[in-house]
Amino acid sequence: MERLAAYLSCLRQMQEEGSHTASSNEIGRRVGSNAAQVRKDLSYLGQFGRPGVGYDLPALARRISEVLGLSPGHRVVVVGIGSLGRALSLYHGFRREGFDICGLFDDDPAKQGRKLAGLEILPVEDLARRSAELKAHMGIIAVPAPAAQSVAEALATAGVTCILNFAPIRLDLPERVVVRNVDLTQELAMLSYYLKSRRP
Amino acid sequence: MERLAAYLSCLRQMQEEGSHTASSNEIGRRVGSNAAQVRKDLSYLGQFGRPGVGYDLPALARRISEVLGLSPGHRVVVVGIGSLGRALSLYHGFRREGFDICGLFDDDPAKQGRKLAGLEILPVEDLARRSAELKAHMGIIAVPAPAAQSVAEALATAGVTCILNFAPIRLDLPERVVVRNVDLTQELAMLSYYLKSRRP
DNA sequence: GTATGTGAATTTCTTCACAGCA
DNA sequence: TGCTGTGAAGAAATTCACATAC
Repeated sequence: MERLAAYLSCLRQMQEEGSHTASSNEIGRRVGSNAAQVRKDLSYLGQFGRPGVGYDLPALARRISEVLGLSPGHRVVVVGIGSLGRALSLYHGFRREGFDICGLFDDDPAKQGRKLAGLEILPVEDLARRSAELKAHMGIIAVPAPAAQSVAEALATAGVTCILNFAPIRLDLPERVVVRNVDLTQELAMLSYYLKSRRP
Repeated sequence: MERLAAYLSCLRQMQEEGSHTASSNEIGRRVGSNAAQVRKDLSYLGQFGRPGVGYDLPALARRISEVLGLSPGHRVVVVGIGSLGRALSLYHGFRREGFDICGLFDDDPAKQGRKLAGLEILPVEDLARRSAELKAHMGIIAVPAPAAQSVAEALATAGVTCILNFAPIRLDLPERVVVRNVDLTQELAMLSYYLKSRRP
């Protein structure tokens, strides 16, 4: 499942390069996997490949988007407009995939009322109420670790069911809320493991 | 292996809360895993637990840091000082884990020469030369997708062996270079999958 | 009683290898 | 010939269950 998103961006790339079709071999090479893996993965989505030809890029991309639920209109709020929150709010990739960033929140009165990416920054005290009003389904947490849990709870209260959490802390939430953690320090830590193993 | 970094930040958190010891059960609960998994993982690192008592937090944390190669002094350059690169350069978590951000690069002449986090932003044309001079081992790529491959190659030339790549594109590099991709759109895409499966 | 460390059992994931189609 | 789709084989990861230690 983790690989589907990778396939999708790979297919998009190939389409931009002008291809209409791709073999499992080619896709595997590009995403750093192998042909058998790709075929097995894609076979679960239905039959999009033609023997001797390959996979139909547009059809397959559509199908993966569908499986991932990437229809436009997912409403997302961003909490914590520090430098990371700011970067995320301005990030174009989100909009391109149909994510609609519809609310920004921060606890700093100096930021509240200011505009970013066409949206006014709202006080975090109003998070639960306002994000419910905004009908947000997803939330991005970019606040410091100590504030993250209470922000997450406010989001959950507001009916947000998916959270992308950049705070390096585990959120404790009701089961119906799905959380994905992106811990940048952990990413570097894992790289440093490879660094070590490469210099014996 | 992916989980070691998670254990580490969990252990740190517990230490800050004043504990000196933790059971596999407690750790598992906190990182969203189970006790057997934790014990199995930790058993590979040596024997840090005492039956009836639990694991010794400081000793175990030290051991995981060691295994991950988290000694202070990893020299990191950041390429692309857009809003994301800026956020990464300012991020304190990196320094706290001993990563030393020692060089910033951008292709925008308006940014070059300006200072950020105490460092002057250097022209990306000088990337290969300057990061070799800086003895950087790691690089963070936060440039737009079309520029990422050439930046990666310059880094590889300069002797960088680990790259954290935020550009939504697969980098094609010699095998000796390890790349970790962080694709924010993919993260949201996977959340959207759960969003879909939660609303049947 | 509580909790680790670990072989064995189980489950999950990946790769192989080949029939069948273009 | 080139390529997919897939059952079977193989590898890897996870969980169980229990002997052992505090």
